[in-house]
Amino acid sequence: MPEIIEVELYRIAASATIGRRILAVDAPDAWYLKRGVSMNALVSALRGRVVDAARRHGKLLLLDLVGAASAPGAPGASVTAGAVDDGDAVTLGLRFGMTGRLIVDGIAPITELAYGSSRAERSWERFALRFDGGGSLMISDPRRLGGVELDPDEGDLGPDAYGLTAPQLAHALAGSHAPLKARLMDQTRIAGLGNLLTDEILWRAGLDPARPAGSLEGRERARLARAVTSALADLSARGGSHTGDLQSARQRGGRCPRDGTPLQRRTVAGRTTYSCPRHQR
DNA sequence: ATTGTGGCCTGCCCGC
DNA sequence: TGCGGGCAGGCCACAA
Repeated sequence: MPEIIEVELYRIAASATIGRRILAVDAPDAWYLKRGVSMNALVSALRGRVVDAARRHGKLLLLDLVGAASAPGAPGASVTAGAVDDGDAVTLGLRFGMTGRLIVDGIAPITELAYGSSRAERSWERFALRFDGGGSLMISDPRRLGGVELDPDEGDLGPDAYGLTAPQLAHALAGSHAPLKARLMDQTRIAGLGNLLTDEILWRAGLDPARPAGSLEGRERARLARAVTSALADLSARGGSHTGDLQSARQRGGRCPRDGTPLQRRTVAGRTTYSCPRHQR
């Protein structure tokens, strides 16, 4: 599924659209538009603008759009509050849920997606930008778990998992009685970690996912910080969050790749969790 | 405030 | 061979 690693690849792909002007917006699925944005409002807010930047915060992909939006088409169109848009920059937020794929100019940066399908069905196309001079940026999402929103509140997100510092990690865990895994996946505390990455990180760190987050000692926090860094670096280099050392054993009957112990399968933080009862304490 | 739970979405896989 | 139930997890609303 798209976790921070995949969304970073999406960001790189999306950066190819920088400088292009939006000619048309396809939003065939109203359910895919979040935070109460109507199709009409979204289209008129985006059309005519130019992509200025492609950013990422955690699993949220952000497109900064500048330039005047298209003038309200029909005479008498209701734009009572619309004057705010004119000339102001807007930011388009794209979320991919578990099965969302980004396709830029017809090319998907990620072809194989854990739990997703690699097929291309027209009916799965939930949102697209068509650019002046050709080319497009499109989201294909079979399960409709992703979504699009205008001017997302980035303040709701914790520090990005890439480049997370030890003090930031310590702050994210301090004083919490929630399971360690829940805290790591809480996007308001740390942005970007999903289920697979979190299992991999805790396995590398040798920490029980169910441990109260605030119970870690200094050495354990240091180990966890190193595991976050190493897991992100290794799995990014390998090309995805599904390439972890634990991944092949992450199934019923799987054994710990480190010590051969049968892995424990349980629900922690509401998610299916695999861990080694021997070396994760 | 913090933590936990259930539901949403739907393709796919397993067992009968 | 077809069918139905369970499963996957990011995110959100809501409960305790």
